[in-house]
Amino acid sequence: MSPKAFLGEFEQMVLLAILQHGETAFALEVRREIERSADRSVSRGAFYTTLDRLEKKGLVEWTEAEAGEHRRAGSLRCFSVTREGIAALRESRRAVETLSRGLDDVLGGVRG
Amino acid sequence: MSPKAFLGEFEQMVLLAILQHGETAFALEVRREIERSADRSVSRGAFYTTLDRLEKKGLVEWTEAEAGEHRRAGSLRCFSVTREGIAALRESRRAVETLSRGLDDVLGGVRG
DNA sequence: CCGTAGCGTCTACATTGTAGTCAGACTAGA
DNA sequence: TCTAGTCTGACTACAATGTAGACGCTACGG
Repeated sequence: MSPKAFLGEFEQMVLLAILQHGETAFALEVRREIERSADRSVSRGAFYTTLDRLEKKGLVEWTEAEAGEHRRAGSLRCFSVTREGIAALRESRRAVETLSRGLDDVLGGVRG
Repeated sequence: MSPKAFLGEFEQMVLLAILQHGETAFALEVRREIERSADRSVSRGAFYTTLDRLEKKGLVEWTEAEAGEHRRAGSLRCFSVTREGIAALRESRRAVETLSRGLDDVLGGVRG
């Protein structure tokens, strides 16, 4: 699938955050992961809207958590990134990485 | 100044492309750099609009190339990224990198 | 001079990002 | 049980970013 459309910055972070939690992740865990890593607050609106769009594009999918798995009855969504989601993520990152090549000096060693 | 607003994907690429060309870069060189690296076409409209917004935010600045420097009279713009531009770039990248940590396996790295 | 080509500007519109508000479900206290 | 409080998820509206195309100007060739 040609992800002709690039992922937005935030979409990328959401995808990444879900992956951080392994196979699947509960919405709020994902939100917290982003807030922690990006060091900024994420409103519910921004978050769910993005998740919704990502699902519409087939990059993520979700199932409802069973009643027993959690304290909630049937309202928790368990997300996972699809193959296409991972592909899109890689595609987006590749472009940025290519352009960043050789700029570690300027960018001040963001990582080690 | 806290760049509380994230850089868009494309804005980030533009900034990176300018840096790739050293101190300054001509608009079209930048555009070509992006097309080459991201492997997609960039319309003039998308490009200049982004450059304009970046300038309005103080992340890039430019001067006109002197008549003698190039074959054009006074129409070539020479861009450079400001300190704030670099800071914004680092800030944006940091969040994504933090979220990407440990996912090289899944993302398959930049497999050559 | 006219036609062509390259560079930069402008306007309009699609997509993505953000905030705020509303509703349903569980918990606690009386 | 009823009422209040909190948490999760959905919806709506709006701002910011991404994209395309048209337009005008300057240089070049006929």
